Parts: sequence; C-alpha cells; structure tokens
Amino acid sequence: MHSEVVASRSADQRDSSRESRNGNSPQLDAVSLAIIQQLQEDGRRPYAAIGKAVGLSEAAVRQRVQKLLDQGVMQIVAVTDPLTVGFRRQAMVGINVEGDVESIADALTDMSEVEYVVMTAGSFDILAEIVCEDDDHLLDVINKRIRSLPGVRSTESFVYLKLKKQTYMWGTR
Amino acid sequence: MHSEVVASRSADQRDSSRESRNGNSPQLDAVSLAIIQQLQEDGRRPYAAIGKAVGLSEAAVRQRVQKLLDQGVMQIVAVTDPLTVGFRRQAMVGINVEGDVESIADALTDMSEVEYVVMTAGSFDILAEIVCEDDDHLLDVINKRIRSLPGVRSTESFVYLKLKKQTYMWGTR
DNA sequence: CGTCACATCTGCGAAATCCGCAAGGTGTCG
DNA sequence: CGACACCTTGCGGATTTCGCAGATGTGACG
Repeated sequence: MHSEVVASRSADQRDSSRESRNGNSPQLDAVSLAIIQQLQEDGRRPYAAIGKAVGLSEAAVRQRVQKLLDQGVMQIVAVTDPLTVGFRRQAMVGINVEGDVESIADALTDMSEVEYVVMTAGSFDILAEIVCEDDDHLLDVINKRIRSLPGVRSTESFVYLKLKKQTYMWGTR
Repeated sequence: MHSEVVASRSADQRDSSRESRNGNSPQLDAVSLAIIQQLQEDGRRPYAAIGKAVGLSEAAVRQRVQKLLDQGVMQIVAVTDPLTVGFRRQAMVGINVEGDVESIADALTDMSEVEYVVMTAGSFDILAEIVCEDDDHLLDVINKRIRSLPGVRSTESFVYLKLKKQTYMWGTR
C-alpha cells in the first residue's frame, strides 16, 4: 500500500535544496499556493478536483503536492482540540535564558510534551507551549524538566483556561 | 518513511466503551484516538490501512472518521510554515483586560490576522498569536486594532525570531 | 546554434480506494 | 422483549491513485 517512494525529491529547484526548517521560502508560485489553499479547506480533497480548481492536470497536482510534502513546506494532518483528546492541562511558558538561547530551545524541542517552541524578542527569550494530561504532569514538566535546564534563568507560566481560536488557514486570506 | 508495521493490535475492543469517560462533549474511546493518531501521521492514509492498524474494518473506520469530522472533533487539513507562505512577521501578544475578558477574546477571534486566542491564568488574561505580512501590518494590528479595543488595559508583544518546533501530534505519544 | 540535462505538464491504462447499501451479529438499556 | 448503537462481511460501481511514457520548455555549455 502506498509505496511512498519518495522517488526523486530530486532537487527540483535549482537554488533551494536547503528547504524545510525555517530557512527562506522556496518561493511558492501562485499555483502551489492555490493548491495549498485547497488542501487547507479539505486535506483529503482528490487531486482531480484540485486540478480543476487550479487549472492543472491531476498528475501535475499530484506531483506538486508530493513535492510540497517532501520539501516540508506543508503537511497534511488531522488536527484536534487537545482537550477532546484527553490533554486537560496546557500552558504557555515564557523563559529567560543566560548564555546560548538556541541550545535551550533545542532541549525543549526534544521534549514530547512541548508542542511549540519559538525564540522571541521581548521580555522572554523563548515561548514554549506545553500539553499535559493533568496538573501533576504539567508541574513535573515545568519544575523538574524545564527549570532544571542549565542556562534557564527564570520561567513564567500561563495556564490555559479556555482556548478560543485555533486556525490553520495561513494563506487563505 | 513509514515502513512499518501496522501490526494489527488485533484484539477485541468491545469493552472499550468504559474508558475515556471524560466529561467532555464528544468523549473519544481508545479506537477513535488510534484513528486520529493514524491521521495525524498522514491525513491521507487510506481507510483500509487505518483499519488494519486499529483493528477495525474499512467501513467502520470510514464511519468513524466521518463522524469525527462532522462533530468537529478533528479536521484534516494542510498546515504550513507561515514564512513559506509569505507571512514574515509573527508575534505573541499578552493582553491584560479590565472587565469582561471573554468579549475581548471574542473580538480578537474575529480578526483574520489572529491565529490563536487563549484565555490564561497568570500575568496575562489573554494570549493571542498574530500572523502578518510585514512590520507595518503587525504594528497596525497591535496598536490600532488591539490596543484600541475598549477594556484592553495593556499589551506586551513578543515578536517571533525563530520558530523551532511546531507539531500536531497531540495524542500520538 | 545545437544539444544535453532537467523540470514540469499531459494522457492513459491498471490497480486501489472510496462509498453506499444490504444482511446480519452483539451488547446495552429501559 | 424491542429499540438502539455499533461493528462486520460482502458487494459492485464510481472515483481516485499511481506509475510511466511522451511532449514541451528552459538554462547551461561547448
């Protein structure tokens, strides 16, 4: 099923190849953008339907989608409200660091409870979102795992009370 | 990638109705959770493959997925790195409110540049994530649109410098 | 200028998947 | 018991996916 061949990955664009991670964008053209929009509305929409919408053949759409996935420009995934999946405690943690900020960010990235890590300008060096099953779990992650990282000067936690909005419509405006 | 397995999990799940008795609206059982996990790995995975992985028939998976989508428990969508789609400035904004917090949160929710709104405990009442095209746009949203909302006492912005991690694997642990 | 290398699109069968439907089976609950 | 919810198996037909061959376009280079 699903051979997944990855075949190529082949370079594709002469200049990029650095791709993924937040480098600079492999410059998406209008067609790829339109394809992404289609898939933001429905991640399972058939290639033929997308092709009709963006003016490409089914095969061409398939190739472009595969490339976008290979390059890491987009992912097609199921997203849920963590609460409905059994994670009852979430928090954003602001962190101040002395020394190398990036290494701390990397350490956070390795924690499975950490969903989101971003380096920021302002009164925090790093913001990290934590998703936990209960209070004990959250307490453990913040106090034992994060505060104990060498270089973490201080942390401030914002426990989530109510999630009001969460969209994935970048580019669909 | 994903060379693996599927390994059936065989097993009867006819007793599963007792677990996951969360007070939440659409309580999910273990099987639905497993389905969601499958779709978090690949939103386009065929129903038959999912069925093999979670121990259900293709038809049953199809029904469950449809219901999960109808109920709004999950969405299957393409997600992208905003940078690659042309949004170059992002920020998290912490907001303090006097009066009704929820109405402010609702007002933020209505702004298309606001991706994420959550009410929190701690030194901010609300955290909102803003996605903009450039600095001017960001400045405009924060200063003109957010700070001018009646009831907003103060705001503090954290401009994103580097996104290190962003996952959608809730439940996949 | 010719042409090689490569990326991309199109067309087209073959295989696989999706999807609705029907005919049970089983467990819960009032 | 009967209603109900949910799963299973099985089945075709419509649709989609997938690989591949062929056509086209473009940049690099001798």
